Amino acid sequence: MAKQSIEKPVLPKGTRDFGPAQMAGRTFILDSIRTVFRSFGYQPLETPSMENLSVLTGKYGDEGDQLLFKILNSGDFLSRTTEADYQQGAPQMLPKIAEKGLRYDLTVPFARYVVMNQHELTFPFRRFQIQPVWRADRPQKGRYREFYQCDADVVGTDSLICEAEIVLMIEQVFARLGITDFTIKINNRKILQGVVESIGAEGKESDLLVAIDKLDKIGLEKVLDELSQRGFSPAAIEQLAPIFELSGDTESRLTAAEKAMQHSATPKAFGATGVPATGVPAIGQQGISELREVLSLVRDMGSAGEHVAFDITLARGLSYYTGAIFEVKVNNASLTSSVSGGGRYDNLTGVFGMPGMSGVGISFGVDRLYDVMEDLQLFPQEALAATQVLLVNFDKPSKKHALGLLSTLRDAGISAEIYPDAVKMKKQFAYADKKNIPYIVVVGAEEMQQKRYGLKDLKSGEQVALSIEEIIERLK
RNA sequence: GUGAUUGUAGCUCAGCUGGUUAGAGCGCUGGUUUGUGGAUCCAGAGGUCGUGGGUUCGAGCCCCAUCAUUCACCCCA
Repeated sequence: MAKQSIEKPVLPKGTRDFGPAQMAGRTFILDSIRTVFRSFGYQPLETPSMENLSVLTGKYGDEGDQLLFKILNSGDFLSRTTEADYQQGAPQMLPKIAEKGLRYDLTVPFARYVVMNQHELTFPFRRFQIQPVWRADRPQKGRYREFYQCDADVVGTDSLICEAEIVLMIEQVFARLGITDFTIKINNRKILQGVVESIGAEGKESDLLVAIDKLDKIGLEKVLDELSQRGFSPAAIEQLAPIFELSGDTESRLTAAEKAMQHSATPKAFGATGVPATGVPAIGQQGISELREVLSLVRDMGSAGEHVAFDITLARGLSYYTGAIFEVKVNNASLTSSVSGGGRYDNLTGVFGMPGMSGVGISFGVDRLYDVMEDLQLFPQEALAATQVLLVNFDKPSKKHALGLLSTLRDAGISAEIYPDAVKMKKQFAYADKKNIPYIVVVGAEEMQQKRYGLKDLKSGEQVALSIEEIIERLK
């Protein structure tokens, strides 16, 4: 027999299978998030996995465009290309051989949906969306090429109540998941804008944002180094330093930020815009009062807001944010990257020809939440058990009898299964053990006669003889 | 895209400066006499050492290539 080369199956880089064990945990997380979203009045939406590349490109910056998965056109995709196209390389070729791409996030498809359905939708429009997204990134810890996002956005209002609700939703999701030690970092792009203006660095916002975003990672000095490398003047850097060293609680940080911007206000920075040289930059002030208002609304909604922390160094990459920005980190987990993030954008639908539609949204990363939950062992036992009770049988008559009980249990809404073969008890018990099944009902000759069955709690090892009605009562 | 890291049994790994039939733990299968599992004990199955070349009398170990992995940077959920 000729030796056949059997190729062993491998998953594409950065993708995973979710077996029953993982699915149990993921379902628990997704259900928690969905429940919270629903209770805040968000309605579900799903969009296609693929979008036209024209919808996707240019929305995530150059970096983002690189990370888009493109879908090759069907058929002879090279037929419409020429030798000249090939010579000019990828940018010239790409539009001719690929028209579609996999979605990169859920926000842009949402914006597309809103624009396409603007006449049918009732605003403010709240939707949530739980679907996978794809990025051609290099995978590493907590980073995958296919992962799920759980987004909730509301568009068509600029009320700060929405921001406050986001804080509440985050708190409630985490409460359901059992995560207690987390921080909701909050900032406002307007404050950052104010900082930029106060040091007279207009036009270099993105450089500043990228650099300060690393503050907690590489430290103040290295950030300042990087800033000077990026062409910020020594004077500007000197003015920046104190802003990044704010300390104390959120309110005192806010006050300090306000003051710092005031201090550093220079005539140079404001001469052109007509803002008084000595005043706090108007935009920065606006950001600060917005943030204060959000915090006050959070309290009005009955939350102490103890997890919320103002962090002026929070920048977030996505350039479409214009107001509040959020990021959530779990403090006692080994995974330090953020598990959730979001913010307000004033003009997301503008690129699709629908300007002035303000919105705010939040996104949970299920995959990272899963990693955190597992790390902290937060999955409740009952969430992981698929079956509640296993019927153990010995022989034909007992199996036959057990089948009736099985249906009775299932009709009562209790997930139950019977070990299909009449093998040794040891094996049946081991099966229940491995499958995390919490209860066993023993159906033997004696039990059948008495109509009282042995209900065994596998965790405690206790066993009691009960009627089927009593068993149902116990397990409900 | 840049810089590293690792690739030996289903899993986690050992294998000394290259030397005869490649090891351990866990897991798995079976048994410990047939109605009670999860850390008893006994036995067993399972690997062409990522792949392809090369050096050598001899390669899991050295060299080259290649693929894959993990991690960090960039960026991000």
